[in-house]
Amino acid sequence: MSVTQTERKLQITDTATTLFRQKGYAATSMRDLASAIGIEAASLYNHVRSKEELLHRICFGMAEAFFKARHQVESLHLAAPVKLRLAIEKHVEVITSHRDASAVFQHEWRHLSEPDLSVFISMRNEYEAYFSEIIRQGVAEGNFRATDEKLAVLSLLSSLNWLYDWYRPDGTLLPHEIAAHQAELFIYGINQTT
Amino acid sequence: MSVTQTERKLQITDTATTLFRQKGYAATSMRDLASAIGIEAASLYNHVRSKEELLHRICFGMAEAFFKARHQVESLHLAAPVKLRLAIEKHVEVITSHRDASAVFQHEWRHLSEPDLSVFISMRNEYEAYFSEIIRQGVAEGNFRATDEKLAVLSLLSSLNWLYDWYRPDGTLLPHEIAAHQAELFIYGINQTT
DNA sequence: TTGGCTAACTAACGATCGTTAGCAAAGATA
DNA sequence: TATCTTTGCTAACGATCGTTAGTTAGCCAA
Repeated sequence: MSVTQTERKLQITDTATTLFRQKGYAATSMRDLASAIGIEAASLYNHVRSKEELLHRICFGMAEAFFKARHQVESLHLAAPVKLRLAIEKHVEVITSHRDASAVFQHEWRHLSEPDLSVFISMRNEYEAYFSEIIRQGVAEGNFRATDEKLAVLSLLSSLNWLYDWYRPDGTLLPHEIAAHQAELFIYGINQTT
Repeated sequence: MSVTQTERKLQITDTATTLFRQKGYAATSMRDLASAIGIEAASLYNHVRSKEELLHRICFGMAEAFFKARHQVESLHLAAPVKLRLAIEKHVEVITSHRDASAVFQHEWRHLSEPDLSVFISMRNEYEAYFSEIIRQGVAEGNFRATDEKLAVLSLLSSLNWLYDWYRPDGTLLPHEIAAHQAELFIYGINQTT
């Protein structure tokens, strides 16, 4: 989200995010979107180039947020366990503060068309590699055991990414508590260690 | 999948599964489906009542497979750690042997209409409760530590359910090896225990 | 006061959607 | 051989899709 947007355009993007999450991108029509806002479908085109532009904005906006989080973590030089905890916390923060957008980010990106689609996928891979690197560092330090690294990373990210589905802002757990629980679970597992 | 189906109907369901996974339910047209098979769209209706029937068949077929797995596990009376490993193994087996259907099951169920939708959701909750119960049992036995049980279950299931996305039948890991790794990771975590 | 800009509207375009009607050919059954 | 069932076809229905054209009302700067 680099350029300033008018209030109306923000409202359109926000409403689109909600609808895309609820019904899916393909099943949400521009008329649905317009009537949720209270204008006619054609009026949307005074603010937005196309339906896909909305999807693009949502998906790449989230990608940007994740990369910003990553940069904050990588600019510090920490031991792997601490770095992992921080990475998890930042990731959870992004997701819990943009729940609908996270759902769209996870599920609807494949409706992007080329070349955006390829760009999106490679950004996703790069972000995944960032978690892989933390695990690898931890193994090298002797803090983590050497398991299948790819499997571990995908398990972790799956757990975190599913948050959009069950996190409730009015629930008992705060985002940073969830992050701490997740980190604890991923690092120490569920077994009784006494 | 209770009643016998003709070969053609099976082919339609299988092809629909692939397409729904690739493009999503809403974005897959009956004409897409027909031309992937090599017939006309109208001809599909000699075998299938509606597009939604296909989605219903896929979603509830998977639900049935998961419940069958659950029944196999629950009919044995095992200590929680062993039971959990078995439950994970069965779950992974279902997913890895029906990858496309798993993806559809995970993402497209919301396009079901009532009352099927409500039935589906409550089956899903019930299956989730089955994993919760295993964790609870393990805590009662003193084998698992008392964490947030819901969070633990959702983390585990998220990790397992994401499998459809990255599991490759021609990869290095066999399904039961993946299951073993997942169980190990969930129970003991990634920390170096020496 | 005038002229241009913004943001809404109505109307409609061509495409595509899920689905139905009606028909023809082939195979099974009597 | 005669009849019924199955499974495909062509044609088309009404609905809805994303989007464009053309217009209008209000607002702000000159």
